[in-house]
Amino acid sequence: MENKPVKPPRHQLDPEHWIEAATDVLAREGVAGLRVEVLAKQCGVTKGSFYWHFKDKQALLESILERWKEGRIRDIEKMTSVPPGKEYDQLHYAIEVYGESRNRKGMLIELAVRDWARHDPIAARVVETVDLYRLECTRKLFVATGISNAEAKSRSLLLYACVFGLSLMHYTHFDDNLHDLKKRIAERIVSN
Amino acid sequence: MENKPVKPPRHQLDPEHWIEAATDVLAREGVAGLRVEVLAKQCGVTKGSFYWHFKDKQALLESILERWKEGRIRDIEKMTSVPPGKEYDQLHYAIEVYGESRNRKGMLIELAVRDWARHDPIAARVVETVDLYRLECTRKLFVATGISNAEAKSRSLLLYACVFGLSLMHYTHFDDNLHDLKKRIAERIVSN
DNA sequence: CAATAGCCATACTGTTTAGTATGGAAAAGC
DNA sequence: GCTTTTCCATACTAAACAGTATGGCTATTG
Repeated sequence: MENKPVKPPRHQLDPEHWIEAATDVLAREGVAGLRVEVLAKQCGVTKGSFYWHFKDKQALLESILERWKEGRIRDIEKMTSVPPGKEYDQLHYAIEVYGESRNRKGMLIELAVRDWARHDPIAARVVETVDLYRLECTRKLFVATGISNAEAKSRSLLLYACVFGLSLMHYTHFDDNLHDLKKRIAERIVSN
Repeated sequence: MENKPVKPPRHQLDPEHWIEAATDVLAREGVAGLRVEVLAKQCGVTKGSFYWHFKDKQALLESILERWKEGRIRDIEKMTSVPPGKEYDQLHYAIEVYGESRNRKGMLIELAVRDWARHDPIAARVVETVDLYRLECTRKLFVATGISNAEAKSRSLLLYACVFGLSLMHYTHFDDNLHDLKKRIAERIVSN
């Protein structure tokens, strides 16, 4: 009766596959949603596969962090390497990109990792590395626009604090013209 | 051998007691740390007591949110009711108070609730109520300092976004004079 | 003092989790 | 073709968790 010509496809997974799937779950449910059996089901396998590729759950978690860190550093390097004279525009562009509409998933991962970092020293260490790198790259952009170094540091920190803070808040009903609202904020952060 | 003159103190708990203890755990471990049996142990009782005072875990969670909401609204009312002419100073004071050193626990609860709100519509609703109330109260302060309404809205949102964003970042090694750094940021947010 | 109501402990059930042990299928190497 | 390696499924264990049922202790009320 039952013909099974299409054999239930034997999935071949590598660690990268698991890390990718785990990062998806991290974005949706936070670090608490990272459960081995749930991940396995999402990958279409069982946890027997997981424990072949990873020593334990902790190994996966650390891989996720390492992968995230490298991605963020590559991203900020691309974001802040800009031809002279374009620094001002690039700062505005950076604020816009982080401004959720696009890159929603990236921000959810960002928030999940930062929440994670509040209860895990390894995650905290990764976040600090990424933060310092970003702050430094953006500081240089501000310096290139012609403001003092001390003020550039201040603006760089203000920029990221505002971007992450906005993604934490529920303000969509605070104004009926959110576009102008955000524009004013960006001006305040970037302009002289 | 064993003398027990001090009878193992029979704890008499009311719901407020549970909510208070739960809020402590929320600050330390986030919403994922809120487990009935763990809370009971911390209160020196068993979960038999818990299920006497609360229908289920969800009832406790909602009580925590309600209590937090009311506390935040009372707080912001006190924070923004200020004699005319003192608005500018009060804005600086508000930024300072949120700036962690003191009130560390309050900020941890704030962050835990906002993380909670990302996965729970009830928490999200509470956060939105608190946010809109705060934004509105602070907008009035800015208006009283003599800036336009549109700009006041922008500054109000910038203020809270920055405050929450800073508490999310790891920037203590970005500068050796964090006090001046924060001072510059506060100036940028409040000044004309 | 006896009876009742308020409050909590104990002992369960069922579910979900991390992790292990083992065997089996598929692919690669010889 | 046969063996070995690679990769995954199945079947466990033990612990943590939410929730229920029930009985017992305590303080109050009559």
